[in-house]
Amino acid sequence: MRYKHFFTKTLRAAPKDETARGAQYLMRAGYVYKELAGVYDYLPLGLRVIENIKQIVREELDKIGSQELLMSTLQNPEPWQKTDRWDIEKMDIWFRTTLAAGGELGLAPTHEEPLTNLMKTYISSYKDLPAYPYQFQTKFRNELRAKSGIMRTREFIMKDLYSFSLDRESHQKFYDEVAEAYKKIYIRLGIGDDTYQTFASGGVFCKYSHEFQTITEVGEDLIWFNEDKSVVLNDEVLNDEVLKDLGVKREELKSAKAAEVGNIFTLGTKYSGAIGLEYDTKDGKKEPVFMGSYGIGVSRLMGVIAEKMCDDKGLVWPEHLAPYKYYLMGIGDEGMQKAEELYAGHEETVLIDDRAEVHPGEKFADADLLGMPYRVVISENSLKEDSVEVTDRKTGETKLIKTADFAKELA
RNA sequence: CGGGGCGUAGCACAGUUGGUAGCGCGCGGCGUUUGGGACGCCGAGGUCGCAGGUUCAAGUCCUGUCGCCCCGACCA
Repeated sequence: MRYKHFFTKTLRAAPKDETARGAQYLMRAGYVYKELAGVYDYLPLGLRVIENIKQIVREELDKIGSQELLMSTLQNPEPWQKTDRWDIEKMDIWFRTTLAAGGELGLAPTHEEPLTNLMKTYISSYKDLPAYPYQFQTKFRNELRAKSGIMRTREFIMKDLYSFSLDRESHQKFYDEVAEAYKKIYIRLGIGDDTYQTFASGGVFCKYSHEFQTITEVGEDLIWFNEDKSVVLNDEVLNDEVLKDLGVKREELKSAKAAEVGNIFTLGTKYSGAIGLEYDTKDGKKEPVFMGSYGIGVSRLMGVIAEKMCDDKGLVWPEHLAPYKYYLMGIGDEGMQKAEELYAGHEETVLIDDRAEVHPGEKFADADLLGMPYRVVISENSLKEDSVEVTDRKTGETKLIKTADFAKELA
């Protein structure tokens, strides 16, 4: 990509709307644009990060037999009425809209109801189970208060996976597989060390659900953990019964602020029962399908990662999430020309700063702000050594690499 | 939804007792510059969130409304 082709530009001053450092950088660097409180646009750079996150999630979910689909945003009230979640008293985060011909529709806050309803067409026998559909979809939640930049928004991109199983046992097996897949995802996203599977409040069919919480100062949640972090729980379930259950004492727990980056939930037959999703067993009986749901907030993850990884100069993307791997710049006519030669054919991985009139200092500042993993500088100095200068954005370490070797690395 | 703060140029801000709106960054032009956000000169850009009201006169005072930020509550 050529810097000159960006229609976005970096801003020196952070928009006053944002207080979280990561969110300020995302806006200053042109990754996102704010439309309203809790409503953001993903600009080309931000979209590439989003797509990179999605791809990692997609790969891990496909490995455990899940299948991607894309459901509608406009939702029919009918299945929601059957589960008693259409009522604004019961679900206060609904956005509603009306049909020109009259009648009301909802804007998807989640998809248990429509998907359960949809599955009635495809599941009628034990032979049809299990099914594990998932999607990356835009959700709408009318939060009373949006906050923390893109961490808590009214419109957001979510990966939601749903499981349809024969019974509790087969459900539990898949549930555990999802938990393992999530752990791999967070490791690949670069936040594995600070992300914990926590005990959270359950529901009708299960004592606990699990959340995945990433420790960060800008998190909205409080988590508690024991010495070796083998037991981690949410503040909401910190009570005597739970402590006894998990075999830990309150005094030995420490707390930290964290952001929820995923959750997995046993739904049981709550929705299938209400909506009438049943299957025929081998011996001809009717049984409700046993369900689970599993979410990952993709756009929130970008916010969490931006926040966790940034420093006082700007964003610091892990290699697999960065919009581009290299920020390439030449100094002086000769350096710029050499940079162009190296750039040719590597438009997907290299961002070349081809602005001739901009001083190197400004390019360095922009390179730091944008946060590509490696900054590559070609100058008179490096050319003397027949090398390029590669600086690791994270560590700040710089080394000279022979130009020919770097060309090979690119290829 | 309770409490607090705030809407003035693309961004960040100033604007005194009410008297025809300003600085910085960014943007356009010319020139000088090019290893950590350069410099000089010239220039463009605003119905002061919106709607009423008070007044000879409103960015400034009053009422309403929309929006934004923070704390709290809320978040299967």
